[in-house]
Amino acid sequence: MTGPDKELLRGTLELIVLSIIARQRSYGYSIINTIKQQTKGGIELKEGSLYPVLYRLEDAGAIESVWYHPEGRGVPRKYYRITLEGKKRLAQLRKEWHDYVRLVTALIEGGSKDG
Amino acid sequence: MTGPDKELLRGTLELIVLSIIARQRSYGYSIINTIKQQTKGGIELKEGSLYPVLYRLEDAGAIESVWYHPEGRGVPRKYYRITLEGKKRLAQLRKEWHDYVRLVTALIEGGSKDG
DNA sequence: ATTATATGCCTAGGCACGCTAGGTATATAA
DNA sequence: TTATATACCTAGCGTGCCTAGGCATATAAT
Repeated sequence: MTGPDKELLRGTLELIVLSIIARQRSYGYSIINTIKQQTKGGIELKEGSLYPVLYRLEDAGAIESVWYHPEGRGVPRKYYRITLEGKKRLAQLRKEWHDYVRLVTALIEGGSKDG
Repeated sequence: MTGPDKELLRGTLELIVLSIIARQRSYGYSIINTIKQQTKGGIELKEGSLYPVLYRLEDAGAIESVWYHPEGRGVPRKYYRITLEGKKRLAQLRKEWHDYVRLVTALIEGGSKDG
């Protein structure tokens, strides 16, 4: 991705992807573009980052996939949708994210007493 | 650390440590306890995580160290203080953090359209 | 015809960084 | 002399995002 420190993405990518799929079932290529558009280019996810995340989420039972073969001709897409288990996981990840943001934001505030 | 997903700490640890030192010059063992206390146990940083961060920050010129040898007897401490360069870096990291929080928080909001 | 670009999925290997699990040394309390 | 607290250091591990490719289909440009 571009923009913020690459390390920041760690630990939040699963949350982001699960959120996108929770809103509407989608497929890899589209998820990347959705994230890019909704962050106005702030997060440009790479395929090499996304697909492993999708496989981890599917292995964990958080999402399910179905192949879509367009009528006549076209490139097949692998659609993912969130499961009940995934919704629980999403709620948990959202909570962890908000808790962590609160912790860090509080920690890094405050003026210097000396240099 | 304990509490949130370990991966969340990545990319924020440098920011956290620099913030602590910016408020008041400090040393490794104390920084760990400060973070633990100020987050009420939410973040329990390990020595194996902190010391490499301190060396990276010092190599980058963001902090400076001086050994403190207590009078008579006692365990010597290595005190760190932030440099001018470090203050600039801290401002930049704070901005990146707030920007990223805004991006992610906006991305993960919104109800589901389907399952 | 051939090249380029967009769509769409997949994967091996690299690298960064927090953690594990040790080590050393001083000081105090049991 | 054993345990705990203080205080610093480090080799190696695991994880996960990225690099840099590969494959295939479809359309537009040269």
